[in-house]
Amino acid sequence: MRWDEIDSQVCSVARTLSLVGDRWTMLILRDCFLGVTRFSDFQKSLGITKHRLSDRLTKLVDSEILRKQIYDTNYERYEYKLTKKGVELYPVLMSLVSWGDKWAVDKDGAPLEYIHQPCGNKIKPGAVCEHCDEPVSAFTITPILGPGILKKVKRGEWVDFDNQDIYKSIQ
Amino acid sequence: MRWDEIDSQVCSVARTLSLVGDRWTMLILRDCFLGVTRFSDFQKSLGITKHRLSDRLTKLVDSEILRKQIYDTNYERYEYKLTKKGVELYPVLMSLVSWGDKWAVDKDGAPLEYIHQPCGNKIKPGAVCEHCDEPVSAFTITPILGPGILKKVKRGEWVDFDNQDIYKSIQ
DNA sequence: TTTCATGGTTCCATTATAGAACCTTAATTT
DNA sequence: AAATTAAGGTTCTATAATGGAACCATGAAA
Repeated sequence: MRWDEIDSQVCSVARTLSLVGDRWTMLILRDCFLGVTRFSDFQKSLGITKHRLSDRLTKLVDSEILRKQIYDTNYERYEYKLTKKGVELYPVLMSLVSWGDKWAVDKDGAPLEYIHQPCGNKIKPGAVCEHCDEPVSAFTITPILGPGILKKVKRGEWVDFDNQDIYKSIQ
Repeated sequence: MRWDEIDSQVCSVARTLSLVGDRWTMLILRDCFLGVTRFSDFQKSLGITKHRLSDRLTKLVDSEILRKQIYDTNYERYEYKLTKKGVELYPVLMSLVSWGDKWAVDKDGAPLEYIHQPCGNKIKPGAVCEHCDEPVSAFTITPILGPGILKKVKRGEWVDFDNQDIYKSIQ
């Protein structure tokens, strides 16, 4: 069986992976959840080739996980933004983060930490807030720089975590 | 940047994906959580070529997500079993299932449904049990056949969901 | 007038994958 | 005893995916 036939399996894992399970796609979505919207910013952040990035963004738009929105009518320049379908991939990313924070970190610890806005406490990504027991969602979490990244990069080097507009215009 | 360099990123998503983010690996792990342990059973279930399967299993053993355990000393035949590190990928799979059940099902509905053992109710995968509010884990969930699969295959066709030994010998 | 930034596309070499054939060991069938 | 089968692979080759570099179009800025 070829990879492009796996969505024929009667399995939600297979069907989901047929959309987001190839190389780069989940990393592009990670950037989306951190507020990245523009072609060149994805490229700088990911180190992906332009060709790959163009292909992946087009596929994500085709599968309605992202949508392409013009932001400068003079230039015909586009932003790529999460749809509702895309935003709901947040638990997938958070579960990857959670596992990676435990099993794939170096000695410096987790790169990012996550604040549960309703109660203001750090959470274990992908789980229930340990302080108020509310289930977490993309809308109520703010990522902040953690020890694993603060030892290596300057704050705000490529992403502005104060950006609260990411989820404003979900469609 | 090549794909095999992404684990150099200071990002738990990237580091996790460098281990489980390529084609087939998550589907192999899906089968592990459904009780599959043997080479030929993975192959039948997945439709993957032997070469790929061999390569992926070896990598999963190298990264200590699976371990190889001899089950017949005459033949030198192995079973591949989840380690603790591997079992903890359960939330990743469940979040993929959860998204796929909503956004990538056909008209028949979800292929599998999940029973939260402590309370006996169906759960929304990856979240908190809606009935008793306990967070879910691999150890307390039993998958059962759902409407999306019952219309297409005969019960027990390739996997025996009564198998409760999957997590018995985690190391 | 030339250079720069954005957001790509084209081309080619390298790498990964699919599919088939083959291999090894021991057991089973004829 | 000889041939066949099963498990668990490896080897080979054609095709597909990817990485890296070069190129292109548009409008803005120097």
